[in-house]
Amino acid sequence: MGTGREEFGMKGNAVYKRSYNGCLAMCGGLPLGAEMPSENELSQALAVSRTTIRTVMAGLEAAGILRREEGARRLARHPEPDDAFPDMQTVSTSATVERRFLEWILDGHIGPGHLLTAAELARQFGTSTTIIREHLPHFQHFGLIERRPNSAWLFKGVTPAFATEIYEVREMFELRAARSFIDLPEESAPWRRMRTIEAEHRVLLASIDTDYARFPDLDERLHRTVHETADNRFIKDFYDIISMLFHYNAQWDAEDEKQRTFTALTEHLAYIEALLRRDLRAIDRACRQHLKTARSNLLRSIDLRMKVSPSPDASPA
Amino acid sequence: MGTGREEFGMKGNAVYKRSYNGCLAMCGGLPLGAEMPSENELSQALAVSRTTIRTVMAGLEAAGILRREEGARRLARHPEPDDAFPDMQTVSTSATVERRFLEWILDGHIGPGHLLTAAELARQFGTSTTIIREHLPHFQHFGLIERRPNSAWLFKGVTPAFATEIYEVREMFELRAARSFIDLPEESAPWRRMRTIEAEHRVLLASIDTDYARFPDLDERLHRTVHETADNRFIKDFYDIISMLFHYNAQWDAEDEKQRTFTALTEHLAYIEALLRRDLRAIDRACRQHLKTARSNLLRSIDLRMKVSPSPDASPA
DNA sequence: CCCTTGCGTTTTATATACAAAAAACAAACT
DNA sequence: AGTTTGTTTTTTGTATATAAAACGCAAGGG
Repeated sequence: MGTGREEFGMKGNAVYKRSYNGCLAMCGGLPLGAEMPSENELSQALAVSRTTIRTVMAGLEAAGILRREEGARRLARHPEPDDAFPDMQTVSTSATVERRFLEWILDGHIGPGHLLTAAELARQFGTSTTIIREHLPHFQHFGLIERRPNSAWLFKGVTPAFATEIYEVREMFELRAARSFIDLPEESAPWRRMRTIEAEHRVLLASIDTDYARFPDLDERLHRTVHETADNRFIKDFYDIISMLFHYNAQWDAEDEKQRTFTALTEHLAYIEALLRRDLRAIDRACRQHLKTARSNLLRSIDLRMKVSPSPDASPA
Repeated sequence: MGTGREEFGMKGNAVYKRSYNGCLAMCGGLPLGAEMPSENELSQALAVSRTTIRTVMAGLEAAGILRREEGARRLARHPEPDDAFPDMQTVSTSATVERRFLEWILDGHIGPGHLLTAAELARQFGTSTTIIREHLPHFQHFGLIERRPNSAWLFKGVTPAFATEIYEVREMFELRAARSFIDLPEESAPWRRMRTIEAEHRVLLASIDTDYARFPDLDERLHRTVHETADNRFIKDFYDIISMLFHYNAQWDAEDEKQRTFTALTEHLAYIEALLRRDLRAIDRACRQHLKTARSNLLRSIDLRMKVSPSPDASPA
């Protein structure tokens, strides 16, 4: 990883490093001496500005991976694994803090009723209060904390009540979305996607012993496909909360994963079949059944957590 | 308004000024020479810290309204109207910007597809980018804007689609909440409140010609009473969006207000009666009917706006 | 002992500073 | 006319500075 340009700075340069690694990967597939794509093409491919691409190009030249020849850039040597920046450095401070904060919360390090101060969190996570203050409203949106004006934030806790409330809304939304799904024509994009997802479910079911770790991604795609068809920004937005919660909860609650995956796959298939048959009654039944299972899994994992780390404090409001 | 302490500063001192005015109002009801309540009592009454109260006391002493006598503070003269700070200065920068931003949006000054940059907004509203960056995620939660990472924000517009989507969710939530309302005992707080609200409806209906402006507050209380009983943080949170939207929309759309108020009052009464009768069928009917009317009012006012100010630009995404 | 005030410390609200990244502009090349 | 690269300007992400406000301890008084 040799650019010699990691001075210090206030903004961090995760975008640069991510793009650098991206270009590096592109170089890997090119023969020696091949010409690089234009700056415009690269910026489009990596979804960053041309400014960043130019900085990356300069870095790659400095590292001896590219060389300039009459304006064009050519591959001078193939990149080594060592040329890339460590993955950790390719995510912004903000994203890192969000992840760490959620992990910390879901790990049960603090109990319901705990007061969070921005200043302390900033110290704890080694960033400025700016970043913390940017994220707290986000977690409020998740229903995890509550603001006291001019003062600290109240942590409401990942409690059974939280699970119940989130699932109450989730069920309303998913049922509503499912109903709009059956109104779409068979040849619409969501229907095509759903048939693919069904096939993937069968494949995964066959190789469940080895591949059950691939389930979360499939789960997300199924439910998102359903939610998308509701074509309602508030419903989609809410699914982002669900999605986040599951992502982090899954990492925590690894017990029994294979068995739970099997159950979920089975329930999903019933749900999908009902959807594709446009059988409203069966959809309702399958959907409710699946969400009920999912909710008890979440509740069980919350219970477990409360037993493992018995809330360090419990000062009421 | 004489404290001589309005230097400049980075935080603004709206809390101080609001508390100062609050104490002033308290002084108004006291006889000359009466002793002020303790600092603790005052801080409780005004919901600010004792620190602020002490600063206010100092200000009042400097203004000659209070005088110290062996530790105690006594009323030296009655306050004049002129002693108070102007209301405008008693709200924080943040709240001011939020209000102005929403008014600007709802006034239709920009059209769907417009790109908002934090820097420009800061200039426009005469604040720092910090405040703007704090509020944009809030409006994203409202479904009004969408973030492009590392770049500007996309204004999605107060469009018919917005109204439709928000009402789709509102209906789901309100019906759900109404159903949980009938499960409560007659002597529960919400039921008592509901009976009061019913009475107020009848009073307002009788004096509608002069008092129709008092309807919005009543409307808010009715719907919030229903929503509260759902006991679900996500449902409550969503009603905050509705509430905000109505607050600002009402100011814009003054046409026909009396007629619309009459319709709403009538529909409300049908709804309330159905609730108090625990008649599920009738609740459903009345609730849907009312929300349907409300939605068409919103849609009409959106249409009007789009005609009046024909979106200055319409660059697609 | 509980409540009061006085006072020092910490935290919040807001503005500003500055490197990284994006956007806009311009010249050169097809 | 449409791309490509070079250059300048603007905006974003993050840290920091500072007054206002909140918090918490200590001493005095009923």
